[in-house]
Amino acid sequence: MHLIIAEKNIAANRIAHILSGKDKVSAKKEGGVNVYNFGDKTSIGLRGHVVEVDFVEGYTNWRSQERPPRSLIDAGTIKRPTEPTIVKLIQKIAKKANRVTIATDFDTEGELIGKEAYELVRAVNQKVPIDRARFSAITKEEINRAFSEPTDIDFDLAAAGEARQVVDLIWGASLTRFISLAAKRGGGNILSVGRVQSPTLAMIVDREREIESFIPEPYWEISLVTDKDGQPINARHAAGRFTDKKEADAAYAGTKDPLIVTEMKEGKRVDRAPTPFDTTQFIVAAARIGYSAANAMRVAEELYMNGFISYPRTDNTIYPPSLNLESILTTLEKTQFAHDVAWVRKNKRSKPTEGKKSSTDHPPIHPTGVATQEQLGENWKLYELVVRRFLATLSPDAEWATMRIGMDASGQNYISTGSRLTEPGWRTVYPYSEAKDSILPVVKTGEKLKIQDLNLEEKQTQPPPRYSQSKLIQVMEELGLGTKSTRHEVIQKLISRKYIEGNPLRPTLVGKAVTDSLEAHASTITRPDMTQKLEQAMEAIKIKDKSRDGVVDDSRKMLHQVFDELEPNEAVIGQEIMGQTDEELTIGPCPVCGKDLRIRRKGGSQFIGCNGYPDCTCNISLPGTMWGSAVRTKNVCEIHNLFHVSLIAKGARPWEMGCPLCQLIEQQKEHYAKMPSMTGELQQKLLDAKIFSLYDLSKFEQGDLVKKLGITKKLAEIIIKEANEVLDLIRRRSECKKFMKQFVPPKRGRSHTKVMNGFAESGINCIGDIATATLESLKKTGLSDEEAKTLKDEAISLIAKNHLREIGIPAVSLKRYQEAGFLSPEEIASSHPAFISLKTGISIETVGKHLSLITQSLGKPDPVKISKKAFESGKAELMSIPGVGESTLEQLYSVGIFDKKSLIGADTAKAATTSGLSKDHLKKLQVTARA
DNA sequence: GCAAGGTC
Repeated sequence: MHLIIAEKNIAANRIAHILSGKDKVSAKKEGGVNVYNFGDKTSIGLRGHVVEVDFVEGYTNWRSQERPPRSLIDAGTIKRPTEPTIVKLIQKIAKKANRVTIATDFDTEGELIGKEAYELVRAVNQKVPIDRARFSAITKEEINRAFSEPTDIDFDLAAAGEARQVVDLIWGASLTRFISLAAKRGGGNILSVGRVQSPTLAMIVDREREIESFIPEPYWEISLVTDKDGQPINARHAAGRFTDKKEADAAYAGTKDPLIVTEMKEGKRVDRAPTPFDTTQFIVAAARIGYSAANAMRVAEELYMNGFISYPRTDNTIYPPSLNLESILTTLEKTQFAHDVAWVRKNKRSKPTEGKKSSTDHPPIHPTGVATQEQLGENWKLYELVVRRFLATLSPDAEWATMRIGMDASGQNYISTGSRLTEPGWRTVYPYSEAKDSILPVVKTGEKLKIQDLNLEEKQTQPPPRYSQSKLIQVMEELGLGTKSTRHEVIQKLISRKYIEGNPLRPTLVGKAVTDSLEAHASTITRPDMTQKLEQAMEAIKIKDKSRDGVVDDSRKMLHQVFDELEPNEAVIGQEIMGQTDEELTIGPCPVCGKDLRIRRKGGSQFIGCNGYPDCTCNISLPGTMWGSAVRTKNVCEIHNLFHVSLIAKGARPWEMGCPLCQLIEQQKEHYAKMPSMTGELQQKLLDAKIFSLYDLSKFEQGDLVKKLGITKKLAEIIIKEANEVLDLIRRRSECKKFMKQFVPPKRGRSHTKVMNGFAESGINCIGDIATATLESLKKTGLSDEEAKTLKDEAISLIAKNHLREIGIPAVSLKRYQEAGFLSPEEIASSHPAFISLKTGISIETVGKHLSLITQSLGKPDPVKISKKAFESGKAELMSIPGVGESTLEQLYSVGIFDKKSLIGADTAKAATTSGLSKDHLKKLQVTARA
């Protein structure tokens, strides 16, 4: 059997169909992985890297004394499967193979992925020959050629990739840990550092610094308007920008009629047709029609997976000769672009346009399948973009007729330029940029015109613009940062780390602080040249000029030097970062004492507290961090002069909360409404006195409140009492909701909050209320019969348990009672101590103690007391009766028969009804006992 | 809990 291993499932599938020719391909799924069989061949796809480089065991604790961040530099590394199902399946099939062909992508990373597969195969099959197929596109020609002339894996090429993996891991992990620990950041708030992300962040920070330090300078521009037979001509002064006001004024004053035409030049300008799409140019074009980089790539992936466009991750801007452009046109004839295709066929340029980069892995992005607008929905826009771009690359250049008029106004020179599209060319099929004509009338040299209007405008120089996502991706590509597949992900990562935000992108305080610290103490990692040097080293490995281990060792030495600088400065770095980022958590002046309010986090909870604590207890609660971590936004509340707050969670849109104090006040209104004595006037008085919450109010002493609000003693007393009652109600409801959540799963239209509100309407406010509520009232809120019953039963059991605990039954015993089925105090009190002791395994004396506690609390008569001695001897007596074993003993205990005497005295008729023993059986036992 | 690189 011949095993073919491709980089991804979709490639394995297409390769199988091409190689099978007329044979049928049978597709099977094994553990969720597709396997394609045809003839004696099996084709299977990886999922990119199926193993990952990581440190050997023992380095997981970031705070380990023996293994500080620096120790990662020399830590051993291993390859660990990240896709165990695929790994196992490949190995299972490889055992039976008599030939293996690695058919991963034709680039460095593809070679490494291929080598990983090679190692997986070798681990289970030492003999099977393994070869390598190299192809630049999955087309019939390319695949057949690649498989008819197989080569070997290029281990040097793969080694270059491995060097990159290890270097990235040790630099990234050690520096990430060091900086995070220095700034005391943990959990979801770590400060990451990496060869690609850190220089990218630094670019954004540098740009921001340029903008911050930019000093605008004034300049002046002069323009005039004239006309020829009513057709306007707009002209500007030939000197362009005047930086000197006096010169500008003089030129303005000197501009006088007559205006004489000194030059009239007509020309032609070629407007080149665009080049084929690589990933970057695709993202740029998608950004123009409103897509973020990540969104554009997500849609492209979807279009690719469904066969509408070719592989979207490519650096290639030159169509390879093996790509049949003619047949793509034929395909597109079946779409609504038939008209455009016909135009292209008629006007086709001799050779398609070419960009500067060609690569071996994939062709430029082009359409591969027929789609309709209805079929694709929103995604249609990007499919259309790819189709139109493809058509444009086969279309002729556009042409413009240009015109330039030079004029003289008493010694001042003016210029007017115009243009007109004469040959629309590619613009016919690619209408994404506007082609605007500015048409000038025809004039002759020496002709005299009249100045209609003259303007002197003062302007200011502008700072450089912030980066848009697509601009940043272009610059990253120029600097060699990241790859076609990862650039947009790097930007997303910087956003999710809260290093950058907004559109266009700007750094946060954290982003700036981390960049500053790294630039000061570990500048290597913030510079794009680290990537360039690494790439040079990789090139050397590819041609055997250097070894993989040599390159990694050199890199280790450099990283040690970086730590020599970092470690002595750890405290300073921590201070710098924490000091700068403090500001980000500061919300504004405390309305009570005027000191700063800050967002504070503790475990899973967060709140806004006052820097004046404990003197000032002003405090605003926030939703838990599971809803997102709280950060301040740019907006400021006009009433309270506080920054707005928003909650940021992974993979969700930020939750804008607005001004936290406004929120708090709004919330309290709802609570105040539950207080019978609360009035609007009183609420205003509370606000004026800076008492913002029910909680604050409840904590007041009566006398203090009288002074603060200027109300009567009586009223103060009443509202403090009411505040406490409402608080208590809120507490009970929250406890009740928490309880209900355990047993009632949320459903569409039945959130826990909604159920709880429904309960409140029926007067169910605590767990005890659930225990006594009717099933009907529970079901009113959308609970099923079963859910209502479970909830009620659980509530009853919990109440009983709490009751027992209050009575004084220790937790250990309580558990035993519950396990034995004694759920409530009543159930225990109504059972015989011998029976309880037997069922629970609690000693008879302890049961006696518990029973007296219970009966006392229930106001029942004291229970029967049995000493340990009496219990033991009674048991011996009963067990000596022939036919009495453990189970009969239990039945006897259940009706209070625990020794010979109580057996003989028992009322057999009564005992038979509850013990499960027959009257005859009991009578027989009595007879034996008497004897 | 960390990187960057594949792919989903």
